[in-house]
Amino acid sequence: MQIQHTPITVAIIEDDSMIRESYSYLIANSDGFEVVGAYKSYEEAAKNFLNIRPDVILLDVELPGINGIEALPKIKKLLPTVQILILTVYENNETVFDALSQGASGYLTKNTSSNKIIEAIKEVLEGGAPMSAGVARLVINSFQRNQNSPLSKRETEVLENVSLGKSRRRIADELFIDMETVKTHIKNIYQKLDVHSKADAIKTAKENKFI
Amino acid sequence: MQIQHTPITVAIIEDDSMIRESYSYLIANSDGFEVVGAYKSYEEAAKNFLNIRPDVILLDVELPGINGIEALPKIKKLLPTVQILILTVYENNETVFDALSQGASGYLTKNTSSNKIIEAIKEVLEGGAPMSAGVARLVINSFQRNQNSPLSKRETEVLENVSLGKSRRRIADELFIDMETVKTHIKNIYQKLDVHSKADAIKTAKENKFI
DNA sequence: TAGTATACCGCAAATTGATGTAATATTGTA
DNA sequence: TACAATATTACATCAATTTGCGGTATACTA
Repeated sequence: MQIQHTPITVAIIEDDSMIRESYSYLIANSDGFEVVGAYKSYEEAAKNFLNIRPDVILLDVELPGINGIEALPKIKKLLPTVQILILTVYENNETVFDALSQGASGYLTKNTSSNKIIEAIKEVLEGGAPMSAGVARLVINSFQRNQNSPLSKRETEVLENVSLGKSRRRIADELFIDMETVKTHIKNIYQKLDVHSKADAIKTAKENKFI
Repeated sequence: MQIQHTPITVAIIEDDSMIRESYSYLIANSDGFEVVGAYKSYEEAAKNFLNIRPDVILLDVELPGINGIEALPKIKKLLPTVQILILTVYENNETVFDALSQGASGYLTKNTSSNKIIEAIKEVLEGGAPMSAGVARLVINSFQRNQNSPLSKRETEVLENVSLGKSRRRIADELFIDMETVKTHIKNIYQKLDVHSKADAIKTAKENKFI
């Protein structure tokens, strides 16, 4: 790490004035940090972003006007290199994954302690991805496979290829087996999952994390 | 949080004796922790697991015999409730995602400081998912969508449905549009991505994180 | 011995990909 | 605010391919 010559500049978008001011105070009084803007909506922030160019933005999800998730891509377009940390009470699957897919680099819940917020800002600038414990678990769970899949290894492999849109002929070629064998595998997969089409097989398998 | 009446039991699987003993020492000397086993391979550990039943296992990836990733599902089968933390030098995409999909609850790199390891063990038992900064960024990056997709919102939606194996008719029904419109969207998607089949469209779109 | 992986046959129905045209809606920018 | 570029919607035709269902059967493996 190099010594920080210029302060880390932070902007805050949060509609609750109490919370907004409390974050401002916290960050402004931390060594090496500077608050360059605190806004109660995206619309208000957007007017000033191009002048202030913060390093990091703390972004709430619930906002008047367009919400934090929808604001994410717009902010990224204005300031492509800015690191955005979501700071919210929402900890449900959908909000978390929407935020991450729209370009958030971290996700903290509002019970996060002051010093952890400061740590998170540093971490995100060092290439990390700070997350609250519950969010991290959500994210990791999304990768976990069901260990009790009824599908055999080969069947799983075939179904994964089906879910990539490949035809039976193509799957056969890529796995170096006969197309008839692929047909048999698919037949058996359908039976095991109790479905009668590609789409339903993929749906069931994804819902149960078989693929 | 409740007061911890019984110590947290930890097992270690790590082939390097220096590292293994250093972790043992660290954990054994932390308040509220007990090391109930330290092994240099999965095979050795498996013989004792059913007797010792640890709460948490620290697992290395590079091991003699079967490696840590392959050991994961076997451990989970023996001890379904154990929390497994990967502790390794590997920080590449494949190893991380394999570990997570096979059931690891956390992933730390070996430069993790002593007190962070202790923190991580506590965190994983509280339902968190401790990750090193670089790993967290890898994981989060895997969710990020490309903000410069050539596909329109509707086209993206259609292609996502195609990648779920749905037929054009079904997509049309679910999006409340005519099947002919779906055909047009697909035609335009193929043109934009310069492909000529479902499979190639999905491949290109996934590689570029358009879907 | 049950399950897995492989392969073959036949058939009707459905899907796909290519190539056109074109009206209306929305959006970004000048 | 008006204009141009996209986006979204819809229709028509066609041959080739794919899909799902019904069987059967052999060799390997845990």
